[in-house]
Amino acid sequence: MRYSKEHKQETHARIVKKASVRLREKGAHGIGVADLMKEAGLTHGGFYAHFDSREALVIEAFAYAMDRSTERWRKVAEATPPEKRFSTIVENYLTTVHRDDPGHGCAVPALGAEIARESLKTRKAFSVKLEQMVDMMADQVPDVPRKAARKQAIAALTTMMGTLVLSRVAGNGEFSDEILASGREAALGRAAAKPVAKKVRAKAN
Amino acid sequence: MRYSKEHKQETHARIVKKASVRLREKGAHGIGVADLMKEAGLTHGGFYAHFDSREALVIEAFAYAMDRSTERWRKVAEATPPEKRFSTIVENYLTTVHRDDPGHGCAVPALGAEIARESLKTRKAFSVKLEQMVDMMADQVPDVPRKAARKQAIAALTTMMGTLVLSRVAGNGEFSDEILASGREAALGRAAAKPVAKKVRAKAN
DNA sequence: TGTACATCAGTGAACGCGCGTTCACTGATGTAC
DNA sequence: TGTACATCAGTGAACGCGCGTTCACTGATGTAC
Repeated sequence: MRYSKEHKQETHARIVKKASVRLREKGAHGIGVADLMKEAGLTHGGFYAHFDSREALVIEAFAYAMDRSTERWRKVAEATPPEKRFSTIVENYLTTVHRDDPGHGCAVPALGAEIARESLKTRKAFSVKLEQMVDMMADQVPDVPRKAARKQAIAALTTMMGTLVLSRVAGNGEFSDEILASGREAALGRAAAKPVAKKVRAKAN
Repeated sequence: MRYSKEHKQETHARIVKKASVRLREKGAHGIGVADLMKEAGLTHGGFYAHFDSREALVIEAFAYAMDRSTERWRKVAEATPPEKRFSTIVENYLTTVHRDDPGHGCAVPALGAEIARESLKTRKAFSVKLEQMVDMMADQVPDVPRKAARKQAIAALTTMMGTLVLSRVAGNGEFSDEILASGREAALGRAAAKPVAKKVRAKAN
């Protein structure tokens, strides 16, 4: 072989990583194979030594982004007292920094709507990663049956991603900030919408 | 002139109307000029007699879809007792019918994320229509200062559109239904998250 | 009222371009002897 | 240990295709006389 044993895997991983940033920035169809390879310091011809098709890269890049997000938030949660975990994630998610940097942010608001129109295979892959993210969020809802925790996790995620989408559309002016603030309040309030949670909600405000 | 005075406007309106359906179904870049013209029973060559560019049609088609949605919900609200208006809209929005027919549904979940990546001109046009929709929703929140009503309207819209996006990604199985139910509950609960609203919430459940 | 002309919405061929994908080739390195 | 060969990640030209846009033309109708 031309390179050491691990070389190909490393290159493959680098392509996926760089692509995951650019695809979140530009959309699932917003950047071509040639440019994605250039991001990784390669030429387009080598692409098919790593991926069966462009779609295969989109799936891998999306999964990579989702894994990183889920993992990162799980770590944030671990470093936070249990009753504050949910709200800490929400507050970290709904920031102007996240709004203004889709490339390094959550893949759901960036790519979700487009993925909904892709092949069953792509949607299935998205669905699996989305469910893992829901599970991770549900783990941060304390003292509630699993089913109710999942409901809260899903509700928060829909509000969080929807808020990011709308605030991005609105740019970065007053309306955009109003959206961000409204979404934050709603997602935090929801975390408190259970019997014992009056205290949590008070803290969040 | 070849045709009666109104003929061109009628054709123009027909192109916009048909395009608004197909663009919501296929995405802002998911269908070409030729196919969009074919939808209206025309050939692609005539396109530039009606629009400066493809982007101009996307803007018009999007605005049309938003106007129709906002108008429709305003009518639904008018036909409903004041305290039930907000929840009625939410319940009409978060249905499997809406999830499974993006072409005739709300343009925000269908096109929002893509629009966020378009030119300033396109985003501005979206932003104006989005704000009109927020205003219409805020009008359905009774007995609350305007600013708070807007917050509730925005929060509900982010949850509603986010829920639709995620449920569409998840297909139409169990997970998708769970998302729909969770989002509905959250958006309805939020309408009740004000001093007097315990009764409304109880009705919603 | 009838005829010649002007208008312009719509047609269809053509354009330049960028895309995803293919393929013959390269050349640095691991392996066999 | 040194040499000949095989491997295969990566290169860059080329492909077929569909796209947005342009343009010369058509022909039904309104208008001028």
